[in-house]
Amino acid sequence: MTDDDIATARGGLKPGKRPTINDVARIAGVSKKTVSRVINQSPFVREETRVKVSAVIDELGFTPDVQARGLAFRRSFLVGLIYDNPSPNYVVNMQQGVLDALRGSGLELVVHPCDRANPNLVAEIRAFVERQKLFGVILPPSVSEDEAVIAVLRELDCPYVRIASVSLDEPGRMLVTNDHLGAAEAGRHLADLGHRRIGFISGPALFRSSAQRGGGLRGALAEKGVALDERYVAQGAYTFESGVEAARSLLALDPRPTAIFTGNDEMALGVFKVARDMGLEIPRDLSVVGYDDLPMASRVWPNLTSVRLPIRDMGRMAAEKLLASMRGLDPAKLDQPEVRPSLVVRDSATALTA
Amino acid sequence: MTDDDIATARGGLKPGKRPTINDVARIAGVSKKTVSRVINQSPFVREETRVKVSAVIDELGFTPDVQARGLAFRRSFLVGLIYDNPSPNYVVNMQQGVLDALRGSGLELVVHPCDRANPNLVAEIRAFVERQKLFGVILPPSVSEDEAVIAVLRELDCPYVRIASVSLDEPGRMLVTNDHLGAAEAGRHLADLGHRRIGFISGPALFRSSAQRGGGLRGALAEKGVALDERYVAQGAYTFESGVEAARSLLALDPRPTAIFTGNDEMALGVFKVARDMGLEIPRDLSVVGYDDLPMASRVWPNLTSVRLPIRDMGRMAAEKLLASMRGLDPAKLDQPEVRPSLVVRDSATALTA
DNA sequence: CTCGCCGTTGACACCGGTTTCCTAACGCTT
DNA sequence: AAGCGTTAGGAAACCGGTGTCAACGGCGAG
Repeated sequence: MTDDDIATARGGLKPGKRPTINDVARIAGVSKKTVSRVINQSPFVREETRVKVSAVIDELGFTPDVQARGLAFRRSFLVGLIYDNPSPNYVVNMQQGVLDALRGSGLELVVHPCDRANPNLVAEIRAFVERQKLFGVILPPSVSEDEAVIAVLRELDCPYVRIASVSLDEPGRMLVTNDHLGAAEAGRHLADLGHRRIGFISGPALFRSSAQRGGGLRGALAEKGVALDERYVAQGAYTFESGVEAARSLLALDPRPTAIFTGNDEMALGVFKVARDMGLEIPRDLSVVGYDDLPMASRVWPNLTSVRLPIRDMGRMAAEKLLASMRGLDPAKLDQPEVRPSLVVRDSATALTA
Repeated sequence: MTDDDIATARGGLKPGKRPTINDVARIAGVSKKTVSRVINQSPFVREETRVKVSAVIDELGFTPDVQARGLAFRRSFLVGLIYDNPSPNYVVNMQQGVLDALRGSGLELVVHPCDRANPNLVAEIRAFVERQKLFGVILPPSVSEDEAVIAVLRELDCPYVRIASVSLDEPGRMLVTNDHLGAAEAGRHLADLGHRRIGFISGPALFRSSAQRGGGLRGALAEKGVALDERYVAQGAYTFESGVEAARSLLALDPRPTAIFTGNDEMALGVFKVARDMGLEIPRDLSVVGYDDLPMASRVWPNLTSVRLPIRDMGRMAAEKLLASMRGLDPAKLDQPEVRPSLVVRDSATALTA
């Protein structure tokens, strides 16, 4: 193969068109199947042939057509992020992490919000995954906890990684966050600060994390000899507005709680708002601890004490797991890293002043 | 066509497999081309035939394979959102809007962050668009202002909609936000409140919106007979951290500004932080006006006075424009809606106390 | 009655890859 | 030197759709 051959060959290509595998085959003087073998790194190609074909590929700037490849493979090169999390901040952080891991892999990310209250949820997700023949799917809570959705993914033979606060699947398909632990740390912190009337605004019942975080809090308080009064427990929906509403009801109680632990940061901001409206100063009159430690936790005033969940890292790890299963690793044999949250102490919770 | 025929035909399908156009054709007793015509709503199909084929499609639950269709059409059914905006909140809002418009259209959204400082930006975007044969692309600022990127999209014949603060293209390909207007409103507001030493933290130079917002502010102040002292102008990068840095330098001046207008909300929060650190109370000691009016603007304390930009709506409108160009409408003939920002007065800016 | 047109439809090639199956060539053994 | 297994590589079918173009039947016109 001389430069001349290539120049000649090049001249034979239509100008405005991308080179195809046929062009590569013709110019390299091999069959398209051999080119295909080179692309897919088949071991049944002589080194000499491989080099020759690779040179032509580089020279032509050939990249295989994803649609054609997908058609033959019966699989696309798209990763889906299917989420129902109501906190935009949570979603965007996770998405960034997934994109971090996907960069350079040749895979692209398709985002797909959904609603678990929708009776057609399963059908909708089936249509999405089946139509796009997704390479894989990443599921953050709470859609990660929907077994009907998982059943469809298994049926469609679509690899997935679930992110949840309890282990629900094979290690290779799970990313577990020990929410029990994180909430316990928050509970101990508040108890150690002297708080006895502690309020809790939980997430929606549909999220396992709600129960986990509630359980962690309760357990830690019990250890410290503090009982969580159920009147001080309100249910939110992981949104700012729901936090506002729950805080209103809790702070209307007499005596009102001296501290409130919220299921996520978004709701903690709701508590901030209500406290201000009522003329309560945080942390002097009310301590607040959030969960997630979103970037905004350290931007509001007072800086929010929160349980740090490395959401972006979690997105990255989940995507990496997916890539690992692409490389033929058995999901059952992969390890299941547990994400351990940790309390970040800032200014919104302080010792109870007698 | 009787139910029996269908039952028989059904039995002939492999159980685990999706029906293909061939199955539909065989069962309906027509050629696959005719089925294709029905799918694509070709007018050259007799009503009777159309009904018959449609019935079989419904019965079988047939949906065309996007990859095969894409291969033949030389176009996928994916819309790309290519962004370089450093504010996650901005991005997530816009993304939601785009998804609002795409819902039900059969199109999916592929998100693709990028970096304009990357020397390979153009090549990277070309590879992304060309490989995925994107149906269309939505470009928020500042990547929307990169003519080299646009040139590639034109060359690849990929429809796009640009979102920017100045008109740079045909009406059908632009969504313009009149940032000049919004900033002018903010400027008038501050001047009317009696402020004379007004600071401005601009966005990065790469964003046209930075100059637009700066110009709007300057113009409005001039009208009111107030000059914008250039020593009170600092450049930020639309990030919280850059806002902190710029605020530090501005508030270190003597005399310090009595009000600061920031190019976006994210940086306004940076000003909040520095003010607190310096013991300045907003709005008593310092008025602050932001831009974008992100949801968080009304969640922080004090509530941030900000120029409202309906980012989510803009995402939706941009996507709708893209869909319109799909329906064969000529981009040059479409109207070019101008998004008019408006000031939302809250608590962070107040009258100057003598 | 025949021609030509129009609205419909189908046969066949094609999009750009992969998979299946087969052959030729090579190196080794006996 | 013949026999045989192994390996590199090719021809053709296939993945599931769309484009091209010719053919078909029914109609009014000549």
